[in-house]
Amino acid sequence: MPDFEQLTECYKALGDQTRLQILSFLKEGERCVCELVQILNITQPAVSRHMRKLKNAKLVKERRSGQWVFYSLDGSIYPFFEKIVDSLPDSSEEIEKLNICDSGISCNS
Amino acid sequence: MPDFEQLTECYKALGDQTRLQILSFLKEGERCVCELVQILNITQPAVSRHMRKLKNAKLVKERRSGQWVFYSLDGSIYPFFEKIVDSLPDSSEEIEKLNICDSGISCNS
DNA sequence: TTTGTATATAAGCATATGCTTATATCATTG
DNA sequence: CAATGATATAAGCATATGCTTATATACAAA
Repeated sequence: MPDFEQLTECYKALGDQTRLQILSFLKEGERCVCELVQILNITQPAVSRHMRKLKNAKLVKERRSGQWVFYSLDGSIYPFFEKIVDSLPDSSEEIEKLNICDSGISCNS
Repeated sequence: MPDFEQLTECYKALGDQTRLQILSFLKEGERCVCELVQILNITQPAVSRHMRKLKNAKLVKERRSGQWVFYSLDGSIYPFFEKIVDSLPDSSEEIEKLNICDSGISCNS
């Protein structure tokens, strides 16, 4: 079981609306940084920092493929992770928008 | 179900080691501020601010009795609350210490 | 190897957070 | 009502956080 320090890091990572949005997006499957930039309306470095924080908290894992980095949910060290993910509001609307006007996206590996 | 904003407030409240300690203490039952001050080794205003944050996030509720305010766990609006509380490390040691040398405590209502 | 694209890091700034001391509020008691 | 004790709020400060722009790194393709 995670100790107080690990739990604090986890909840700090969760305590940001943008990061909760990101986790909600990842419920539907892995995403690369450039997709998240499109959906979230913040700059690429900002997304990058968010992903780093989520990764350090062991809430997501990354898969590198070519020049892309794909992030996906992974909170296996937390017994409450599934409940937390389930309780996140859906973001299917924003994701559909992405699918419709995905003109500039090339990382469909 | 809580929305993104409510969830963010919840996790921000959880993202602090002192507050996780407090919630862990409250697993054993309600506590007044002066008891928490003793256990936590921080000043009374600091505890008061922590409790306010936990209360605003709807993670604890308060009961006023005379000049004391007793706080207890209450995360009923969060479907994951029980899991989160269960995953908190125990703090029975610190609480026992409190019971042994509780010379100055008078709020045993 | 040069160019372009994806991601990460650094620097700089504004805001949020947490602590302490000092003070205010509120209830109890004499 | 005055005094005491428990709790809350205010002020001031140090540190953390999150954003942007600028720059660096990594991979791909020509």
